[in-house]
Amino acid sequence: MTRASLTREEVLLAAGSLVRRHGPAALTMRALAAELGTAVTSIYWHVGNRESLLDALVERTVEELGEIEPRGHTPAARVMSVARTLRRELRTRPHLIAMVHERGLTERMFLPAQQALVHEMHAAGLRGARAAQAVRAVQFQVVGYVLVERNRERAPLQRPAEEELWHAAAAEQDPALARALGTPVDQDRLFDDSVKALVAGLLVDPRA
Amino acid sequence: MTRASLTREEVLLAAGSLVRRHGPAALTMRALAAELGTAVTSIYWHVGNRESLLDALVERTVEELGEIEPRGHTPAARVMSVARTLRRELRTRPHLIAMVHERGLTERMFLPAQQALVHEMHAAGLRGARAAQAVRAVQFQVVGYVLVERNRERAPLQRPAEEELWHAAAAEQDPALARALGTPVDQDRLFDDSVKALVAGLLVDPRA
DNA sequence: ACCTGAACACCGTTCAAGT
DNA sequence: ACCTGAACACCGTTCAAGT
Repeated sequence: MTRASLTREEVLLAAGSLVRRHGPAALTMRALAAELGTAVTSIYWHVGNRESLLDALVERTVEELGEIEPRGHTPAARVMSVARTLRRELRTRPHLIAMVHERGLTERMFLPAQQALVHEMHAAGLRGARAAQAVRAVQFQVVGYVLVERNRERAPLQRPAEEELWHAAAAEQDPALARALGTPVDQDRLFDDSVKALVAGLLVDPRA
Repeated sequence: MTRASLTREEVLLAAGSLVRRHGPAALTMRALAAELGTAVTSIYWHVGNRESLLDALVERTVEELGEIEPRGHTPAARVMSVARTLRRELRTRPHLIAMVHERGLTERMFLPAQQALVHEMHAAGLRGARAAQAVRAVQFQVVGYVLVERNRERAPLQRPAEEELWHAAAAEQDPALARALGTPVDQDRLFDDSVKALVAGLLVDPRA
């Protein structure tokens, strides 16, 4: 199996596939060369070095995070839909999220979403610094949630923690609370509830 | 300079100091051995290998995150104080936070705080599954915020993003909003505002 | 029980030499 | 313009040999 000639695009595709399948640690220059059927050093001609190869993958991911189309009849509902879309998009690229996070580019990735949020907060009647703060609060909330959630999913057993919590709750004499804390988190519902609560808190009339 | 004999404690202290000063990447077995004035292989006898050395450091950090003492006159105020304490504690150990996060132990680290939150939510009148959900919402919010915040601080210049946002806001004909979004985030205030908004949203009477 | 140096199998990267 | 293999300076880890 011969190749016409190696291209930068081929390198990026193979590297992206490797990362998506096995994570960034599996992306060694030697493994990538083997996958491409070339000498290790050829890769350097096309992408410089490993660091800038990863940069290029991250850049591509940021671009792929397409336009956001808010849906719903109220600003609060549309903010929810933006938040849900973001979360869904992020969850399909776990390794690449982590890489974007490591590189400190989370914010840039969220730019389209931020613009949608600006629009919705304005529609909800928020103005000036207060609207800006609300946009940022939702942004931090969603990004943070996805980071924590991913952390949870990778986490090893955390039984002792859950057990102890259970006891703390039992001490409050609230068996329903204790039971709820002993149950695994329903992450979809917790996400919805949290964002809804935050948005409700943000949209409260400050003169009320 | 001779030593009586190398101890596990010495190894952990030197390793912790290295990580605190220069991050986990700087913790190579050879560098650590040089710091300790021993052969590289001696370290293996005391801590097994690099992975379990890092595990031990993380474990120690989790333990150091001491008891939480909620302050304030209302449940909402005490939840805020728990959130602020957590954030402060986490911010003084940036590299170690990242390591705890990588290992998926964030939740275990938050156990004492969770117990305090259970108490406060109960005091605020929340019961059963709803109280559990509120505890978790605050936990996710605080952890997520600190992760995002740390990401922001490590981030390179993100000027293009800020500029574009500024324009999006200008399109809404709200110069004050545009100005606010062009200004760097006041992270202390955003944290307070976000947690306050979330707690307000969570404590709203559902029958209202 | 504790420490050692040599050796192994991996890395990313450079570079002179090829076509 | 593009590709190559050899070589370099790093890794973490194993192990037989010392005391």
